[in-house]
Formats: sequence, structure tokens, C-alpha cells
Amino acid sequence: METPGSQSSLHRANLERVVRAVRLAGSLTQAEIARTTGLSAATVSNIVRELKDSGTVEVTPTSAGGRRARSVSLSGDAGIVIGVDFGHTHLRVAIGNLAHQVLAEESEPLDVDASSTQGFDRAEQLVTRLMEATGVDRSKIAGVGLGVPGPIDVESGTLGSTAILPGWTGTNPAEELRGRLGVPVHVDNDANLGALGEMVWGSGRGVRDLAYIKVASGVGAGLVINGRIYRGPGGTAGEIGHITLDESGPVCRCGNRGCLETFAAARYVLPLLQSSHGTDLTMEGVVRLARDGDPGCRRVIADVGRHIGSGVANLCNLLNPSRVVLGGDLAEAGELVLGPIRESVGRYAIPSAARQLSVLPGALGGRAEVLGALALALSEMGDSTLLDGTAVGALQTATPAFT
Amino acid sequence: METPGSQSSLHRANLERVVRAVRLAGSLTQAEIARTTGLSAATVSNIVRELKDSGTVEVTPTSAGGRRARSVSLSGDAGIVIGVDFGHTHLRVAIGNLAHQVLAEESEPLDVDASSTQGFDRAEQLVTRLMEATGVDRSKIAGVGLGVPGPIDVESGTLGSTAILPGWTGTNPAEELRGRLGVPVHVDNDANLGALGEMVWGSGRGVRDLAYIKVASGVGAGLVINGRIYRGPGGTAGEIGHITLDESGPVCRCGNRGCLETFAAARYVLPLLQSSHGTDLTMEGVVRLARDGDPGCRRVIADVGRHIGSGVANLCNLLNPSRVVLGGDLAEAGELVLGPIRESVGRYAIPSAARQLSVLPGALGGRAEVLGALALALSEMGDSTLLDGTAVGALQTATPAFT
DNA sequence: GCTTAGAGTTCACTAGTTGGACATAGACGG
DNA sequence: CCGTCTATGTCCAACTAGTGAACTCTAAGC
Repeated sequence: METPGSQSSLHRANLERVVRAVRLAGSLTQAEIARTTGLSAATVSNIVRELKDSGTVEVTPTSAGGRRARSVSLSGDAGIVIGVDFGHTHLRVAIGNLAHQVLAEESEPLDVDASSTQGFDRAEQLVTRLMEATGVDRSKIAGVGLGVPGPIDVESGTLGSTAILPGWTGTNPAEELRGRLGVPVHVDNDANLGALGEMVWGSGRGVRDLAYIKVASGVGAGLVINGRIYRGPGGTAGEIGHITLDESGPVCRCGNRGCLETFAAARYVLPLLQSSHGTDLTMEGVVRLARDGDPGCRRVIADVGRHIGSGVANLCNLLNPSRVVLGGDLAEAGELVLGPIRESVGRYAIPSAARQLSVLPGALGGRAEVLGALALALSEMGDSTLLDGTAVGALQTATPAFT
Repeated sequence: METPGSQSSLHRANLERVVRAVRLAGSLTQAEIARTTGLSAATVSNIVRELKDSGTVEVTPTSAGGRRARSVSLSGDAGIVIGVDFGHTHLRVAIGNLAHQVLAEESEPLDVDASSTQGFDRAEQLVTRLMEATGVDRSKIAGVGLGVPGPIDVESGTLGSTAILPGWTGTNPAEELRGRLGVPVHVDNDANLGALGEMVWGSGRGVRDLAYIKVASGVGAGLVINGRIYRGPGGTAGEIGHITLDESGPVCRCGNRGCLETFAAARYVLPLLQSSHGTDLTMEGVVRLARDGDPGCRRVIADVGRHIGSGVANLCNLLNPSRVVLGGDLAEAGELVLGPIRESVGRYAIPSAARQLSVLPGALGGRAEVLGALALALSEMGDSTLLDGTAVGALQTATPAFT
């Protein structure tokens, strides 16, 4: 069945080429498809017919302006994907279609200490509710992307260190959700998904090499290299939170001293303000106070920024990305934290690496991870879900918007 | 002419598939080619005939053992590639064929302060001499890989900071050599080429993600990610020498303080031994003395190792490679330096990242860079030199042994 | 209303892969 | 020593799929 060098494989590649072109552009006429893909008009004509028959694509008879151009676009209801994001304090679900449009999105608070069963129950309920709200049939689900706030082995789907999610010890979140929803579930950690989300929909659009730094209760980074999430052979790439900034600094939960995390993560930073600002402060609260002018909070945030900048400088020297996107609660602080980051990067990175680097706040806020989960589902579907007429009848390109 | 989705492109892909299979295996019968590539026997038959006619491949009429299997192998003289490596104190040239065999190799001392013209003259002479020694016709040269010991913009071929190679200011080494040899020249810096060399022929075989750390007069790293050299959008990835280990450490030539380089590079380390061991010490000398038991040299090398280990730990946390290969003069120290590196990595990297990391000495010694230059020439030839019957008549696969 | 130019379709042609038939040649057994 | 067997490589007819050219269609512009 698999004939890797045959004409049919060429045909499939051409189908994917067309779908990718349409997805990137939103909608195109056949002539435009022919120009952008380099295929001949005749071939495009055949391919579009085939895609139309399989329901992957919609042809709107008359378009704007011109002579008689029929515009081709991905049919929104050919299939949908679902993104699920478990955070430390929330659960978030989004539903999108193959055209990269978000149809519905909702979040609700969720206690970290909730048992995993309870978490999955809530997730399933929320998915069901949103599916009903959008009115799409459940059989249309083509895939699910799942985000968890901790180290996870993408291959096996098992959680790494379970110290972070105590209630989840021994569970396999992807398997769990697959069992409940009956569709393939792809899982990754929150930093990687944030990177993916910002890359497809947010501050990382058009960039092939970026680092997404998420500062929350921990500090993590999602790395995009050559347009793809890079996880490393062991799956633990991006652990920027545990690079050493000061060998004799505070002891970190990882067992070392002076990790970036001990200078930047909420659990180490908030206590600094306890005596002056009370004990029930959150990172969000600190950011809000800082924006309102509170000098102590401003100082703390600037210090955090400087330390993050040191870490980012090391990252730049090693990887030389063209963009760094800051996510997590801290990103809300805007220039209050970005300024010090840029300053530190300018000081500690070699000039040629820092020169063409831009440091931006994430454009998606807390939505980055769910949307990244959507993107994960879309991209993973890529080459596995073929258009074999059956099932969703959908045809997806590999790495949708990553070209 | 370029029809990205046509049958001819499929045909070309199949040609490359066959050549790649043959290259990886050394020699194969047609039936074996059919099995490994998944193509049908008939197609293989046609392709082999075509390749034989174009001179890319040789068919030895009778092979070992079996019925009547004719074994197919790359014809050694279908085309050759040349690697040229400029070091701080030497010039090295190697000649190889398309079958990944090194035909000749030679090095001679070269003063860094030599004018660039003199350097290129010497390189041209050495190439000519080796070509005569191997008896291969000059027209067979398919490509040249060139290594320079400093930052270079691979796209434009221009040298970056010329502080390191003062006599070379304003030259474009690739252009220069292209002019003299009349063939395409591809250039990269020494660390990247060392990584490539070790990956194809040395300690990095079979690994898709590795870092090659070269410690010489400076400290640099060549990163291999997903089987390809990663240079970063700005071309300066791998600058591990300038990650900050100690914010109040010694001032580095880059303008910062406490860079890894100030603890590990020859120019900063050798002075430590001046008062006790005299002034005309080289890194090689220190390594030799250390191996012979000199306690001062041992201590210095161990300290260097510990600092390198700190840098490598940061690199592991960020990139999580499966292997780190140590190159440069320092690698000769073997366990004297690798031990402390491993120890530091174990201490400063998070356990899950360090767990499946192996730290090995380079297997190629000072040859890593030239051989990497060969590999660069081979891989760059890949998709640009098509088999259009003309010229070398050669057909190369993209990224020869990197699959 | 006529012309025109770009859009999409049809058709004959061609490139290229495939399965099956066929020839070949060594190995094995009698 | 000879027939049989088996795997190899080649040839041929069938089939798949892309392409250029001719053709049709529509709306804009004069």
C-alpha cells in the first residue's frame, strides 16, 4: 500500500501542497494556487475537484471583483480539532477547524490538587459543552492536542517528575483522554505548546527560530528550530529555568543552587514581597501593582527581568534565535519586565547574536497554550491522517502554517 | 524547467534515493536496492542503467556467493570533493570521492599572520600537489568545502569579526578560492565543520543531536540538530565560549566578564603556568606534561574541564543533546579533562537532561575540520548539482550520510 | 454590443512506475 | 553429469498522473 516512490505518492504530495497553499493564504483562486504551487492549471483543476468531492475544500461560486474566479477555501466543517490545556489553576479548551479558525474557547478554574480523574472528567464535560455550543457533530473530531504543566515524555505520554503534579502520579494523560474521547490525543508540555501557539497565531508568526519563555510557578522555554518544536533526544530541551546563574545562589527545588528559576519563578519571588505586601499575593497581583506604580513591585519585576535576561543571553549565544517571546503571567508587565530583559541581553550576549534579536511579549496571553494544543493536533494529524475518503475525509498538510 | 510537482521531480527523487541507498551500504545488488528503497525491481533496473550511463555508478559483473547478482557501487572516480581547513597554525587539505572515502590528506604549518593571499596560494599549491598524487583529473572536482577559524557569514561568505584573523580583513575566502580552483566553494567555521566531521566519520556517528566543543585559542561549539548543522538565523549559534559563568570574572576579549572562554581558552589558561613552567608553553605542551604526571598542569586541565562542564551543563539544559564531543588540542588530555567535565555536568545539569548524555573525546583529532569540510562539500552538492549529464555527471543525494 | 483578458476545463500526449512474464545462471540433489 | 529450483535482472504492456494547447466562459471596459 505504501509505495514511497510511486506516482500516487507524488499525487498525495501535490494534494498536500495545494491544501497547504490554501491554508496559508486563507482562500485562493485556482489560478493563484497554480502560481504559488508551481503546478499547472490543469493539475490544479483536477486536484481541486478531488478535494471538493472529498469534502476537504469548499468552492464559493463567485468571488469578489474579477472575471469569474471561484475562490477555494478549506471547508470549515470538514473536520475539527480540539485543544485541551491543563494549567496549575485552570483548565482550558478550544475548538478549531482545519482552516486554522478558532470556533469556541472556554476556561474554568481547576485546582491543581484535584485528582487526575476529576481533571479528566471536567475536561470531557467542557469539551462536550463546547461541541454542543458549536453544533458540530462529534464524529468530526480529527484529533486532540493536550497540554500539561510539567515534564512529559512525548513518545510514551508518561509524566516525568510527578513532584509537580502530585495527584497525577502514574497516569498517562494522553491515553486517559483518548479513552474518553475516542480520538488520537497528542500531548506536550505547556512551554512547547505556548511556543507553538505564539508561532502560529501570535508574536512568532513568520519566524522560523524562536524561544518562548514561560514564567509562572516555574520557568520553562519552548524552542522552535527551523519551524518545528525542538524537544531534544531526551525530550527535555528548553529547561532554561535550571541554567546556573550563580553557583552560590539560593537552593533550587532541582537540587542545584542559583538556577534562573530561583530568581524568577513565582514561588521564589513572591516571598520577597511578603513582609511589605502581605502573604496572599499572586504574580498577577504583583504585576498589577507594578503597573499602578508600586515601587517595590516594580523593583522586583525589574530584577526578575534582569535575571531572565541573563538566561536569555546564554540562550542567544548558544542558539541565536531571531525572536524571544515572553509568556506567562509575567508577560502582562510589558516594558516593566521587557526593558530589563533587553538590557541584560545586550550586556551579556555577544553583540552579533543579540543584534537581530527581538524580545516581544506574547500576543495570546493565557490562551497561548490551548491554541498551541490546537496547532499540535493540526500538525500531528499532518501525515498520518491521509485523505482516504473515510473518517473525517480530511486531508492535512504536514506542519500547517510552519512553512 | 523546474517543475516542483511533476513526474520528472519524482524521477529525480528516486535517483537520489537509489544513490543514497548505495552510498550508505557501500555496495548493493539491484534486488537489494529494490528492497531497501521500496521501489520496484523494474524501476531499479532502469535507474541503475541510467546511472551507469552517466558514470555515477559502477556495476561489477560478478559478485560474491550467489546466483548472478551484479553488485552496484558508486564509481570512485565519478567525481571528487576537496576539503580545505585553515587553522591558526596550520593548513590542511583532504581529497575524497563520492563514496565517502578519503583519497589523500596532508597538512602543513601556516602562520596565522600570513597574508590571506599567501594562505590561498599555499592552499592552491597543496590542492594541486594532492591532486597529482592521487592522479585524478582536475575536471573531476565537484565541490570544495572550506573551513576558517573564525566567525563567518555562511550566506555571503564574508568574515565576521576580523579581530581574530587580522590579515584577512575584507576578504571573501570562498570567492577567493572559487576564483583559483574554478569550482563551487562552501565555507563554514571550524567548530561547525568539526561537528560535521565527527558526525560523519568520528565519535558522532549514528547520533542526530550532538554538540562538538572545540577548545583551542578560543572556545566554540558546533551544534548538530536533527542531523543537520544548526547555525541559527544570524549564523552565530554555538558561541558557547561566551556564555557567562561568573559575572565578576576576568574580562573577556568580547567585552564581557567571566565568559567560559576566560576559564578555558588557551590564551587565558597558559599564562597561569607561566611563572612555574616558563613562557613558551603551548596547550599541546600542557596536555603532554599533564599526561606525564605534572601536577600543576593536571590541576589546570581539571579546572578547565570543570568550567567547560558548567557550560556544557547549561547547553544540556537548553538543548538536551544525546552526545557531546570534545575536540581541539584539549581533547588529547582524555580522561584528565573529560572526568571533570562529566562531574560538572552531573552537578549542574538537571538529571533528566544529563542522564542519557555521553561525553566523548573526538575520534579524529586535528583532522575533524578537514574531514568536516569534505562532508560539507558532499552535502552541499546534494540538491544543487543535478545529474544533468553534463559536468561531473554526478548525482548526489542531499545530506549523504546523515540519514 | 463588441472586444478582451483572465479563469477554469477538456483532451491528447508524455513521463515514469509497476506487475507480470521471461530469460539467465548458479546451487542442489539425484 | 543433468534436471530442477530459486533468485536475479530485463522487457513489455498497462496504468497513473502531470502538462501544454486548445477551448469555453464570464465580466469588465470602451
